[in-house]
Amino acid sequence: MNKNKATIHDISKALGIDSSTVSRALNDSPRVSKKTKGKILKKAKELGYQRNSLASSLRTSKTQTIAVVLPRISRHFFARVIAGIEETAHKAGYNVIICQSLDNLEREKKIISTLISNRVDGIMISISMETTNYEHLEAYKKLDKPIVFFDRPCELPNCINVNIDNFQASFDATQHLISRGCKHIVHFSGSQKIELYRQRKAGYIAALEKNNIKINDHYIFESNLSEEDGIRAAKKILRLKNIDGLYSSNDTAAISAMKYFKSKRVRVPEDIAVVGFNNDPISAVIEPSLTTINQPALEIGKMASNLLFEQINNKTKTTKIQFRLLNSELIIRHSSKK
Amino acid sequence: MNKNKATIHDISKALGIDSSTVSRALNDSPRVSKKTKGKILKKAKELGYQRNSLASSLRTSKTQTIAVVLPRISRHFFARVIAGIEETAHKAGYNVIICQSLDNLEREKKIISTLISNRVDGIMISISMETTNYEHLEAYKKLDKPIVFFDRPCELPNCINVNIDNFQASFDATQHLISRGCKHIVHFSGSQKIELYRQRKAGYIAALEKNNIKINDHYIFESNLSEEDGIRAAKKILRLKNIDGLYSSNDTAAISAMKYFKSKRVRVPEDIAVVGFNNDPISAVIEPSLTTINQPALEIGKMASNLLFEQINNKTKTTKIQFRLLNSELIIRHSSKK
DNA sequence: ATTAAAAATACAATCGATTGTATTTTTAAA
DNA sequence: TTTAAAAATACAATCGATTGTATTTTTAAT
Repeated sequence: MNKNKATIHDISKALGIDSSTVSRALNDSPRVSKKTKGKILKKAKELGYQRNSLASSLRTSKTQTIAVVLPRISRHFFARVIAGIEETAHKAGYNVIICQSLDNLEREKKIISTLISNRVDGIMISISMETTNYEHLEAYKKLDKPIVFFDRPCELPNCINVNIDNFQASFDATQHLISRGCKHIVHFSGSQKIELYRQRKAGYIAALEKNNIKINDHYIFESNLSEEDGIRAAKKILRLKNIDGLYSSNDTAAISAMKYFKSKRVRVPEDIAVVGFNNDPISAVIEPSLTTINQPALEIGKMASNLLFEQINNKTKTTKIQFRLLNSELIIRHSSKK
Repeated sequence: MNKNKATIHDISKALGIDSSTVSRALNDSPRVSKKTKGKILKKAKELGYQRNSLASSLRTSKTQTIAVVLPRISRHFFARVIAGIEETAHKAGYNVIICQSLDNLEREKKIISTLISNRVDGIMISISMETTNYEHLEAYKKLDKPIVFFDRPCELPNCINVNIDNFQASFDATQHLISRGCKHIVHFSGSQKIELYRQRKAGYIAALEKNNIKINDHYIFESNLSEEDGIRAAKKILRLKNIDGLYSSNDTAAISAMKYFKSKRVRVPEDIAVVGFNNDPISAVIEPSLTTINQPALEIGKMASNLLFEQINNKTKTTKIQFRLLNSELIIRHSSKK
């Protein structure tokens, strides 16, 4: 039982051929004759040889590995983005490392530091809720390696962002509620430190303004959009008495609020119409089913990774911030059918 | 802008101290004086030094990295297992690589091959549906590195398995339906090539036998337990006319069947009581809510990774197959309340 | 058969960190 | 002050693969 992996030197010795030739043969270099290649490949298979990527990467300073960093993999949207990334990465011969920040800045920093140590060729990231400064990302950028942001926009210079048009999606969602006759619409928003939630809030406000509805600051709830936040906000809504519409920046909080309404015999959509964001699987199953915004997660993953590969290979250096916007879609279900 | 990362040699040159001393200082070796350590650490920070793990791992043949290989990260159960793994790994100073086989053997083989190339220190795997031979895993074992199986049992020699007692869980689920008065219980099973589904089927059969209920082969449906399979099976059930209970090896198929029943005005649980497996988030939201088996996913992840670390470090070699069984729990909801 | 060009292969340095051994410096006991 | 022991540091090989350069072998034209 050969406890230690075979190396090119083992092949080299076994055949009396220099290791440089072995290396070239294994990489199918034209500098090695067909006959020799045949011998080497045969012996390699015989010894169960498998390239040591550590050595190879150390020498070439290419790891053929990219990383995705995101809050949590269990969210449907992110799982789909990963699926898209893995699809293109697989075709391009890249390995993908998946990392969860759990929306915690310290963890995100630690992750980036590890990725630097491991010299990954590129990073795609949806930044954590707590990320407001970008030093850790700049450290990676300094190595002249590309970062692509997705989902949550980030204004780091010379980087590409792949997102949906959050302003427009929010505008459409709000307009939809207004069209259904809602006059007093609450908005569940996330932290205003985060560009994403600023954009969504702006879309909500713009739609109200367009329809000459007065903006009421008390109708805008800022939170982490967790289940608990949803319940807390739902209570406040009922206290306000006159609310007839709710547009939430995610499905989690929307659904949690809907459950609370149900428990208090407040009818959705008759009393309060609800629109969420993300199209989580649960949104189609809950009763009434939830009207929500679907993001083309698979496409986002594919586009983000393709843009990353372009930068890694062609050295298409971006000299300014780029925003690539993909179309989202309002999925109208029962929660907003007045 | 220093495009290239600083190395220990840069620090060495800058201070006129040998690189071996620099290396030892950075690893806090007692062989370096405090004074020198101070100088080196200061300069390291100044130059933005970060260890090149590739070089380090190549030399030490330890990557401080473990891998989890599983069908898909988007499944709630697996996402929780990963959370458990990451928690212990983080504490132990290990990095975690997450890989999806998508229940495809070819992908799984490719993944293992990549993990061998990348010399990860250990692997935890829930094998794909298609995995019936283990050559690819044996190749990894030959390197004298540990594998821990979780979720889906696997009888590779000298490996540890971390699972729930699938036989018992199935027995309990079936017994529960029988106690509620069900006489004609259908079982949705997965491929019988897979030990996991054999065990679950055995538990179902044992419960029937215990209650002197005749086993009817027509009541056992083998499939991939997808949504489509659920609908297909639900149609067959209605054709059988007399079915009053359904025990499914996963929630996906159970829920899909329930939806079909609903569309045909067959009542759950009054006409047919349903029990699923996995406690997917949707199972709590669907109406009626689904009785199902909850696995301690977080615990499974923690235990599996801890056992892996033990083997990596203490060299606790297992000389036979070990099975660690954790307790699962039947969560009784409305779908089985007759 | 001679020879220049082309093809195939060998030599040797390198990537960055680690580590056993050797050497120098410091400490402290005689 | 000498000297042995201990502490600190330097030297040099190594992990496995890659790659520019040098050398040898083959091919083909004269």
